[in-house]
Order: sequence, then structure tokens, then C-alpha cells
Amino acid sequence: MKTHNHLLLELAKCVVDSAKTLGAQLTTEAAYSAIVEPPQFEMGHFAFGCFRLAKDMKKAPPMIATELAAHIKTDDVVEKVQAAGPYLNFIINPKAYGDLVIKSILDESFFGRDILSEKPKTMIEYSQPNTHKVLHVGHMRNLCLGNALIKMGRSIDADIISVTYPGDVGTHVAKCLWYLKNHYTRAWPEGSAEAKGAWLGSIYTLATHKLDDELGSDKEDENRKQLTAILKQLEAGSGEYYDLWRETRQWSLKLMEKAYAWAGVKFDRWFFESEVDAPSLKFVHELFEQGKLVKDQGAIGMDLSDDKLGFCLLVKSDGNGLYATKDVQLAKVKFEEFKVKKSVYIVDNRQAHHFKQVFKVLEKIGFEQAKDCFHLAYDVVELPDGAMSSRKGNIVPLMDLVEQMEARITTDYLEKYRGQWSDDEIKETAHAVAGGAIIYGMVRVDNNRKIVFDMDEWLKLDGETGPYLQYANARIRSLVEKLGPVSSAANFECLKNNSELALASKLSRYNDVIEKGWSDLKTIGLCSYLYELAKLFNSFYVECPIAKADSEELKQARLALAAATGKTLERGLNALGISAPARM
RNA sequence: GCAGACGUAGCUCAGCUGGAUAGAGCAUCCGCCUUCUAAGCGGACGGUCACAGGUUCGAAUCCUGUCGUCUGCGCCA
Repeated sequence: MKTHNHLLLELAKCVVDSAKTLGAQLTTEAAYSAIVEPPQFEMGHFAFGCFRLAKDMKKAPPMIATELAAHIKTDDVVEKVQAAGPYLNFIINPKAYGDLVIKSILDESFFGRDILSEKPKTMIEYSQPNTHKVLHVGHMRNLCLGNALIKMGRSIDADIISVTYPGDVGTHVAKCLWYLKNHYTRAWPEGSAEAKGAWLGSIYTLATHKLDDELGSDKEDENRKQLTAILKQLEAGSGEYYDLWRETRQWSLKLMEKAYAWAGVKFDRWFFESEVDAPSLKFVHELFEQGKLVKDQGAIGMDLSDDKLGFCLLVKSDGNGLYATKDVQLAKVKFEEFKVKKSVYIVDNRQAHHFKQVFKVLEKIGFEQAKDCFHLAYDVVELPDGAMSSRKGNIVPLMDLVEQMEARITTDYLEKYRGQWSDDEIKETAHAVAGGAIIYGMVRVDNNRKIVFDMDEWLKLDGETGPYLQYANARIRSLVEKLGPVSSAANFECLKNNSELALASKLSRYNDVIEKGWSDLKTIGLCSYLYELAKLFNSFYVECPIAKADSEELKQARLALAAATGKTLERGLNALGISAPARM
């Protein structure tokens, strides 16, 4: 493990030295990783729990803590050390916060530290929306989660390729085109491609309704025949439906691009289902000929019942492939063409069984990278009245949410600046704040927990929200602008107030949080951290005036602390995919 | 039936590779803008951590079982 936190490293060395005088062996790494934060800051800024040492030393932890404390001298880093039960509590010298934390944040060396011990080439696949369907808030969770993880990873120099995998072929496309051509009587809309993309989603909904309604009627048979004929044309790559597909597909993709642009998401590579479709069948047939797959009831697949995964179907009895077929092919491309070592799939948890099967198949056909394939499952977004479905007609289209959010932010908060700020800035700020609210809302909940999307709740911007973090940052920007320039040569020893020290202490943890978030592939830790940081700042802001500080040196130290907080907040927000407006 | 996820305050959620008195936000109530941005700050109220056993010096956290909710389990994606 890398001991990149300089402050914790100093404390760890202290503990090791002290333990040595007592005759106990302890590695620096072990000491480093055993340092925690006490429940209350007043008790100490950091603490070392003596439970591990208790076994080696054959003494009770409180006794060890007392003995360790007696052998630690205070210095530029440790201002005070005291045993409290089984813990050794450290109070850090403000000078150390200045030297080891604030200064390095201000010159940004803090953020450039070498944190990861391993950097395998990692592909992260996320955002797999279907063309010809509605792009709704449910898709936003996947998008925000993937983008945040990639931003976090890249901020500490992880080697990542980001890819998306839109579903541009399949029965859903056929249904949409079928309705459009045969049953849509009104004029097609004019306007932008992305607007037509959104309209296309509504056509798909109409199509499913009609097909459902006619199920069991005399039309059912004819409908099925028409859909099959459409699919044939799409497969053959010619015909009126193929031409229509090419045109309409483009509209949906434009809508996706608009959503991605809004969220600030960029992909290194777009994989389309249509491009892996044919090769996947070819590949699976090769595997069958090599004897790696079996035929059963006219279909081809792999029997995984020994692994308690059932039968993985790869070619249907009608000769067509399935979802799993394409995923096997796509994985092959990822391994062979992109040479990835690790492969992460961000897909909702209903696909857990599917991916277990796919990864097992990959392993059995000889891809040893299969063991480094990981399905990052997350639970879905629901509405208060249940799961989102076009059938129930309870879908919140993504851009509806965005527009409502931006409108609300403008009227409630930004209109007062009209005339004072440019119209562009108001618009950009509304965009940034809406992004903060939506993205933070999506990534602050742990992956395996369902999100119930309640529009009214989301439009409120108090409490633990993205805008709360952005607001703290905007306050800092304003402070620095009014009271700057910021000097990192300030005398930090005059920071004595706990609200100053707690803030500095929290700053020191930033890299630890990012590292853990990336290694766990979770965003929640960073969300909580930034919220706590902003909260500590807001308390500090109220308790510790900067402009009217008792002395010039205190003013400078506080200003530097505030500026360092701002840099960290901005950095952290960006690592979640959230932008930090200069004022709001 | 089998498998997986979840069950913590009225509501939404943190905390979970065992460790100090279980924490936030929302809602409700009480304070704070002539002073650096009130999208803010301070305080009050609110909990048999689903239940029952077990492991341990110590369990919301680990194990087993029960109950409840959700999801998945061969020709959809």
C-alpha cells in the first residue's frame, strides 16, 4: 500500500518509534492504516487504536495507549498526545496543517501525488441506452455513476478507457418503425434531430401500446409477421425500413449526444450493438465447431449448471443471437483489440445473472481476463408510484427534468442578478447548479440501493445536495476575490479555533477518500466527504471572520485555509462530474 | 423452488474488511441577516439498527436461521 498521506505518515512513524521503545514490533504501514478519526474532534484530530498491539504485547489496549503516549514527544506535527481508553489521540500542530496540507493544496502538489500502486488498463462500459426509446431519468443514474468513477479514477492517474454501448438494433427498433410507417397518421415533426429523437421515443411507446392492445386479436398474427419482415430488412441492410432505420437512429443518437453534452460526458469509444451483431454469431459458431458449446433443443449455448448458472443460450433455434451472444463478442473485442486488463460493466442489477453467465462463458472459452471482468451493479430509479415503464406512461424524460430544474433555479435564485450578470452567465449558472443537483442526487446513494425519484424533492436545493457544495465553493471564490491575493506563506500557527483545525484536518483526507472511492468503485464516500467538508467550511465561515480577523496574520492564515478548501471542493466536485460555478 | 440485493429516526439515507456515547438531510419547533453570498449558521424533537440465536474482551457491522420487500433464473434486451 502507498502511504501517500504525509500527515498520517508522520503520526504512524511516531507510533512505531514509541512502540519500539516498548519492545513492540509494528510496521509503518500497519500503524498508518490503523489511524482513524475520533468520534468528536475535541477528543483529538486523529487516533491510533491499540487493539492490534494488545495481542503481541499481551497487555490491555488502554495500558498500551498510556505507555505509548508517555514515549511520544510533541513536535512540529504532534502538538499533544493523550491516551483515552484503548486509543491514542493526537492533536495536530496547526503548523503541520499549514506545511503538510494547506500549502501543498495551494500549489496543487497535493493533488499530483502518486497514489495508486497498480494501474491496470481498465475499460469502463456505461450508458447502454436504446435508440428509438425514451431517454429518461433512469438512464441518468448509470451515466452519472460511470462518469463520476471515471473522473475520480483519472484524477489519480488511473488508466481508463470509457466506452458506451447503445442498443441500436432489435425488436424495440422494429416496433417503433412499424408504428411509424403503418399507424402514425400525423405529420412528422420539423426541428432539430434531438427533438425528433425525443419524439421517436414517444412513438415507441405508442407502438408497444398498440401491439399490447392487439394481443389476442385477429391482428396479432399480422403484426408479428410485419415485425419479422422489418427485422429481416434491417439484417439484410437494404429496403425501406433499413433506410428509415438509418435516418431515425441518427435522431436518437443526437438526443443521446445532447444528454451527454449536458452532463459533460465524453466517451473514448462508442460500440454499437449493430456492429457486434453479425460478428457475434460468426464467433459463436466457431466456438461450437471447436466443441466448446453444445446444441440443445435446436439452440446453441453452454451448460453452466455445474457452476449453478443454468444454461447460457447463445444462438436461438431460429438462428438468431441474443444479448449474451453480443456481450461475448464485445468482450473479445475489448480484450484483443483494446488489450484491456480489467473490464468494468456498469449495468443495473437485474443483469447480474446475465453477466455471471457471460463471464463464466468467457472463462471457459479461454479468456483469462474473465477473472478481471466486473459487473458493477446498481439498483434502478423508480418513481413514487412504482417502476418506470412506458406501459404505465410514468416516465420522466431526461430533458424534462433538466428544463424544469434549470427554470426553477433561475426563478428562485438567479433572477435577482438579472441586469447585474450577463444573461449568458445566468444561463450557465442555472445549468451548472441543475447539474450539481441532479448528478449529486444520483451518486450520493449507494449503488445497491434503489432511488425513488420525486420531482418535488429534487427541486428543493437545501441540505445535503450538490448546490450546497457549489454554494460553499462560490462563497470561497467571492472571499478570495475580495480579500486576496492568497499567500501560502501565512503563519498557520495562529489557527487555534477548532472550526479552523477541523476544516484543515478534513482537507488532509481528500486523497484517501478518492483512492478508496476508486478502489471500491463507489461514489458515496466522496459525496459524504465533500458534504462534510462544505459543512465544516460553512461553520468556519460563520465563526471565523476573515476580513475582520483580530490580526493581519490570522486573516492571511484563514484566507489561505478558505482558498485551500475551495480548491479541494472544486476538485472533488469535478471528480464527481459536477462543475463549480464562480458565483451563484 | 433456487439465487442475489435490501430492511438503521415520521420520510430519504450515511455508518458495515468488528472498536470510543449509532450520524446526516427532509419534515416539525425555537433562535440568528446595519458586518466576507441566509442556496447559510446554531439549537430542540426524533432510534428495541426487522426478529431470534451464535462467534468475540467488544456486533448496526461477521456467521446461522426466521420474517418482510424487491430482482433474476433457456429461445426478450
